[in-house]
Amino acid sequence: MTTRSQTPAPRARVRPPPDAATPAEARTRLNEWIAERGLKATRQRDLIVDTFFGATGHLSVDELLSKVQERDENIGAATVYRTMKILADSGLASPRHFEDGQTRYEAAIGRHHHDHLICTSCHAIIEFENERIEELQDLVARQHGFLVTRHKLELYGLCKACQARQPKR
Amino acid sequence: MTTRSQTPAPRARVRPPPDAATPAEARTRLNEWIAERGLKATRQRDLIVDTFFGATGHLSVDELLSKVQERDENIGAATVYRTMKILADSGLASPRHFEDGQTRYEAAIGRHHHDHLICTSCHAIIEFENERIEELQDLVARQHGFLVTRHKLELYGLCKACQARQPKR
DNA sequence: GGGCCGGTGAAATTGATTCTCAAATTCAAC
DNA sequence: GTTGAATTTGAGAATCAATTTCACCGGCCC
Repeated sequence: MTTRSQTPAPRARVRPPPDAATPAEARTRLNEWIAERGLKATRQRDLIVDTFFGATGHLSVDELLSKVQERDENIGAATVYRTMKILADSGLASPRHFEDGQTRYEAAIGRHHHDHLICTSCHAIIEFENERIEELQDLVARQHGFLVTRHKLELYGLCKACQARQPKR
Repeated sequence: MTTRSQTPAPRARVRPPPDAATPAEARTRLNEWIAERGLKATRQRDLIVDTFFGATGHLSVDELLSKVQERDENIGAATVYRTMKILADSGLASPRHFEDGQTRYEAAIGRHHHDHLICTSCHAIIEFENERIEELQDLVARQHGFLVTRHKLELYGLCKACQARQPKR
């Protein structure tokens, strides 16, 4: 059922998704992680994880909540927030903070570190990796005596399609 | 979780500030910009601009508000928010969104583009420039057909002092 | 010497996220 | 299967930064 087509999920991915996880694998991994620390597996968590890993791209909690509620309308927002936090803690999903004020999550199973190109017009998000840039970042950090644990590199601009669509402006 | 205590303003700058603006110059520049579009110069705006350019580092509105209220306790938060938005629109200040959930502003007069190293322990913010990284970013963008208008590069980790302070952990 | 207009500041609002708490669920041990 | 302790759930309240609203201000121009 296409519910009201609110904010379109940021379209992503130019080539076939490099995501290496099936929903089933993710559920299994999460339940292992949960069992290890005395937490409990629940139907809701499974459903949320299943939905998240069955989708692609960079989902906000809101977007994910809509998808989840298509399958079970009684699931509350708080549960989705809590579940995504657990997914992030367990390393199965990565939270991203782009500049729209919402936290977005992306699948993190079997994925390399990568950075993002973000179209400010259509909100497409394209991922890229660049080893040289990483090396230079490390170099800069060392020059300042810094020990870097993570970084954020985001390039904002117009994607090819949007450039063609709106020549100027 | 969020320490309620007045988080100290992130200390910045390892060498002498490269900021190239005096408060007076900034006031003048802003008033020109304001006059050009039929807005009005006000005592409050001057005071806020003066305070902002008289300080260094990356100030949150909250921190700036405190400083401003030391000089005139009747100035309201809304005015500081509005004034900083005007400063940003006029190009005299740059808004930055680091990962503490608040917008921080830095002086932008006579400054080059630069990126940031951020200590996750003491919240120091160090600025750096690296031409090679910029070039590589442009290259990556071109390879994806992107027209980049701005970017964000932030390296998070431990500064030298904090590494010494907490050898492990 | 009254309008006109933008500016001001206190309070209310918004929007994302987190917290609270009673009720429901999970799960290991009977 | 049943029990019971511990955890999870979901609705609504609370938070927090940021924005908006709105009634009052204060110059400036006829």
